[in-house]
Amino acid sequence: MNDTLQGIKRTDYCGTLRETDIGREVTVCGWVQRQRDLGGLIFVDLRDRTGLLQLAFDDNTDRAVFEKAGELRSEFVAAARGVIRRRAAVNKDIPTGLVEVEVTELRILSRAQTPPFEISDDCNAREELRLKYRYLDLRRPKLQQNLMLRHRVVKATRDYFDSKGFLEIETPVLIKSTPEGARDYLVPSRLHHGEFYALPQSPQIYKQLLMVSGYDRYMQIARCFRDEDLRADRQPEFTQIDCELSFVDMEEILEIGEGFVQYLFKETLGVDVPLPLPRITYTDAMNRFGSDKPDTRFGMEICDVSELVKDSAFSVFSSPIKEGGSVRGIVAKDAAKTLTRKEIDKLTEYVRGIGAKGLAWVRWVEEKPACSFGKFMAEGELEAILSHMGAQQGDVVLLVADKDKVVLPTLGALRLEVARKLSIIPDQYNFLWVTEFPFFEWDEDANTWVAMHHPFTAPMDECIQYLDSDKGKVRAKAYDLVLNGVELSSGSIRITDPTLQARMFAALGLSDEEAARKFGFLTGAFQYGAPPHGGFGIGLDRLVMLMAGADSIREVIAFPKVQNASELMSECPSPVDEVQLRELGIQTITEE
RNA sequence: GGCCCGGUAGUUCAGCUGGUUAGAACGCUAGCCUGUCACGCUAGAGGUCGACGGUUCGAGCCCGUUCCGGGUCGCCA
Repeated sequence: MNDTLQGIKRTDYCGTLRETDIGREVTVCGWVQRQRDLGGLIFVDLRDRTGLLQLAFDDNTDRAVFEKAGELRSEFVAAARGVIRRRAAVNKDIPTGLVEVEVTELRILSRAQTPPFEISDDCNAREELRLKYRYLDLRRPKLQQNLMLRHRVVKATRDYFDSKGFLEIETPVLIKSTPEGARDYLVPSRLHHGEFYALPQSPQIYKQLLMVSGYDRYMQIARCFRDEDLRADRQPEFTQIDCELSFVDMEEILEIGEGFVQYLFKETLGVDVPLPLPRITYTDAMNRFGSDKPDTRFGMEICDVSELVKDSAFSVFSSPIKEGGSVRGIVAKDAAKTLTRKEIDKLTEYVRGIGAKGLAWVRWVEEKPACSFGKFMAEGELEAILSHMGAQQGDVVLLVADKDKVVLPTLGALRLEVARKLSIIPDQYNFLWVTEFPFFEWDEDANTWVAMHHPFTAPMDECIQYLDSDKGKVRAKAYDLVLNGVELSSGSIRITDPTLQARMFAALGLSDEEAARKFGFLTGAFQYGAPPHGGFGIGLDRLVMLMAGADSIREVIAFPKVQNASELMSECPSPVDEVQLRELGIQTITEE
């Protein structure tokens, strides 16, 4: 039979007690981290979300209390009353290490089975096991700190947007399915058999309608859902810091966005983020970093050597250039020692895995550089390449030749891979706006232009003339916020002109009838006076992940899902009763 | 859907060229122990080697299938 809390009340959290509390009578509650029974002397480390506190039982302790302390095991829940005193031997490793509780009363509130893994940050049990027992995993100090940080981030977010005049307004979670872009999660309707709600991929349309309704500045900490495959930084349900503003241009939106990250980082981490944040156009980002979300914490920028090798006898270089492609590369400074032949072979495999045909390399160790393509080079050709790229003895040069659509992303990925191998990425926060995204993207498989953004994104004014004639030239009033190579936020100025919106739908291959059926309520709303507006959504989970220094988004989400979108603890998704299905008008589907 | 990695005691791992009774550390249980804090000492318990099938005189190890987990590409307007 467990004890109760009858007659006692917690006075303090374990991890908060200090030297200044010596002499105070306190009552603390928590979980037994460890019990050390020395025979005539028992020590217990009691843990709550604030930290550890040592309870001491000795020959001054009441015998019954002492006996009870002997029963304590890991993860028992206990309450202890007693007086804070100075320890005989100090533990410098914990903040409460100078003091302990001389226990006069002990309650065992709950006994625990031996947990399947030790509740400790050192514990390196498989994540699969930790997720099955997530409620135990969440007791670990690291995860508790992550979730407490997440709370502070959410609080600071609301404070910031409130101070800027934003209203927090909830939008529906059961909405109309508009299956452009990501797959929707669908919810069957009981009252309308054969019809479905969708869970929102974002509150996009509703927040735009709020602008039409005059709410002017809206924000929401919004849960979003996408039925797509998971990644280390992607969950099927995730949280966005969503906002939208009226009567503003892009400049003002970026100001709000960067003001937010500055306030947030100062408030929660004490980190100064200098403003304005750097900006880079999409085109520059691709050419210099091979990515639309560049990690600018290190250099190793991409260098174009096409001009030098366009007439080379080495057709691996010259042929792609003749077909409109290029030869570009990166220089890994002082990498010749780390990047051995074997390592370079691994990198070659790596780039083949992401679509490149191969890797041409120069490894400059001796005075004369070792080179994978040296024998194909004419007199002075290799020297010209090295000099153009600024390579020196001790460096490794990696080159890719292909269509730009292959060369740039390959080098972008390679640049990150090499930087990781060389450990040259400093521990800091590099924010960056990426602007002037292309509006359309050529889809080779479908042989057509497809939108890179949702269809309400406005084109840049000077590009509207190309909407029908030269789609590749059209750029969008869209901007991404990037932190350390991670896309944190995406936003744009929206179309409010019904005529332009109609042209956009047409350009995207949507018939008038289709557009009306899917988005009629939005375009209809724009007929009744729509203010110019725009906004953005920031991925809260990714943001907290980066702030916490976590490797995976799962470390900052209380109950995350695994790669196949199931949850190991509750084992959802799961089958449901025939009765439930019948009510929804759904027949059991058996595959094959 | 493709590719790569992993699954052996409660946990983390080792396990040779296929060879007798599958090991270690931590944890757990019991006993001893008055200043520990990764307490110490002694003893003990603990295994469907993810599952199924095959090869073999013999499989943790080789082969096939499959399940589970991770990473990544596709996908994520």
